Amino acid sequence: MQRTTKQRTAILAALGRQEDFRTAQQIHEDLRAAGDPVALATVYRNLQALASAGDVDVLTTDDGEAIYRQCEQAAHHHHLVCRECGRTVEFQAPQMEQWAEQIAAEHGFTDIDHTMEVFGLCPEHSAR
Amino acid sequence: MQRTTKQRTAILAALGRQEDFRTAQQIHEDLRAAGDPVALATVYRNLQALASAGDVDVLTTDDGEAIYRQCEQAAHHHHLVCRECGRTVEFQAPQMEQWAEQIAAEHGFTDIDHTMEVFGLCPEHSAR
DNA sequence: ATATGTGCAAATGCTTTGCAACGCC
DNA sequence: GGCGTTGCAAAGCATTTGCACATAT
Repeated sequence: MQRTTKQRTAILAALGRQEDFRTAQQIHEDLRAAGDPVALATVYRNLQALASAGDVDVLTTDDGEAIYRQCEQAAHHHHLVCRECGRTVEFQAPQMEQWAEQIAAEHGFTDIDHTMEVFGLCPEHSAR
Repeated sequence: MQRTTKQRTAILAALGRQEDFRTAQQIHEDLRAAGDPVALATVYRNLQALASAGDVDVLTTDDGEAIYRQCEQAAHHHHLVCRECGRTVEFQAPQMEQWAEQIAAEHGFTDIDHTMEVFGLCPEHSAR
């Protein structure tokens, strides 16, 4: 029950040729530029589906915008994102996971989940 | 140039009598309930001011809503939030900060900033 | 055939802004 | 009195939804 439509294919292709995190609207624009226009609503619907299927990573920027990117790693991981160009490096942080777990336990919290993202300026966009 | 108006005072009072993170709209509602109605726009404007002055913490939920809370600690810190009732514990993670810094440096990123929040169920809302 | 997916436009929901009235300093 | 502040209503934006039409299986 997940059909292979040309729009879905186009969206996956667009994600594939992009290394960085992009907003739904940017992806919509990318598609238009690539000559495969897809309705914005469709982009949103598919991105949502892909995200809940775990096929793409979703992050929420500080101003509440969702940004999407094709996963590189299947395992749980974090991101180091350039706040200027969106360039991204994925990394893992086993020690940290463990540590979060511990702090939570200390306070009697269970069923833990956490987020950790690092934003900065990549070499090419470093100030001065 | 930051005047002491009754609305600003009321907002601070509302924040003071709340332990958990609240959305701007909830705060607006709290004020109305407390008999000190303040225009929603004013709530937003003040919350913004307080946040950039570092007097309140702002978090962005996954669905892109901003939630506010009076700071307990002046220093940089993180939150352990109950996803059921909003109950919050603040904690620091010096080792982690340091570690994030290091990872960023390894990839040539500068001007680092990071987010880390832990969500879970507090003792009172632990499943079964 | 038929359940799904798509496009379009209207509807949401949070947040921001323009502007005239208002009230600290 | 002057300038930051407020209220209100309108504007903005990203995202969602209703619905008729198209389409993969």
